[in-house]
Amino acid sequence: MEQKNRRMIAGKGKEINMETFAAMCKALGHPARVMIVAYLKKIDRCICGDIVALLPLAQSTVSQHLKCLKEAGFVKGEVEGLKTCYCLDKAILAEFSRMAAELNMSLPS
Amino acid sequence: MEQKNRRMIAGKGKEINMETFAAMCKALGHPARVMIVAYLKKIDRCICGDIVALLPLAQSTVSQHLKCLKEAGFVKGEVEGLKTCYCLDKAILAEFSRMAAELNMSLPS
DNA sequence: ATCGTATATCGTAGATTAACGATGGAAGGA
DNA sequence: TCCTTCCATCGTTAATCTACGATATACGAT
Repeated sequence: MEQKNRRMIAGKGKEINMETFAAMCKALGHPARVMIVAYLKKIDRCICGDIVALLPLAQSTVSQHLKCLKEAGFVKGEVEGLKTCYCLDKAILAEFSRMAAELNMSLPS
Repeated sequence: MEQKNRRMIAGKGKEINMETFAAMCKALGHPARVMIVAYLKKIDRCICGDIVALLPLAQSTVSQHLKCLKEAGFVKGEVEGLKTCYCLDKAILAEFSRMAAELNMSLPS
């Protein structure tokens, strides 16, 4: 995957960068991370401890998953004193959704 | 991730099973596999060798990626004599797109 | 029957991921 | 100041992934 992955898929509107899309997919490629995104979608924002309580995983593991989602751009975390408040980056999630739709669109018949 | 990952995200229409969605994302979580799906989208169907020619990867590696996509349901391969003809499963791709949209939808303001 | 072609599968090495407990730092409260 | 709490990070282990070459299988052609 050297040069070729720079390519785009021609689509109706914008195009999708496959590297970027694959990286986003990879970030969502674990049930715990999908759960976190879905949870944040539902409650808008929460502290890390809430997610630790939600999932049957150790705090350090949850923190690791959050880092992964942060690196992919899906979530943002801001420190508020002792706690860290997480929320979704709606633009990135929308972009992901758009890319997924793009990949699906205009399939022959 | 024992019991809790059975949960669904309530949405407008259907719901999304997080395990399933995560598995689909995982399958698309590599640039080569996104390339394969995009390529199949464009040309509808092709033999394995075409994909090997497309990507800078060994034939065995490509075969492995195809297997991964097959297991996730994205592609179907049917043996035609000596060659194997691959095509997308449009229903699965549509389902993936729908789930991605679901995850994005109804975010508070 | 033998040969060549197209794929799949095996075996393997190295990289990455997922999980945990332990540790550390920063903030808040006593 | 000294705890305590919240979270990130470190170190580690086991598992999974990615890539390859080698091999196996299956078919078509000669």
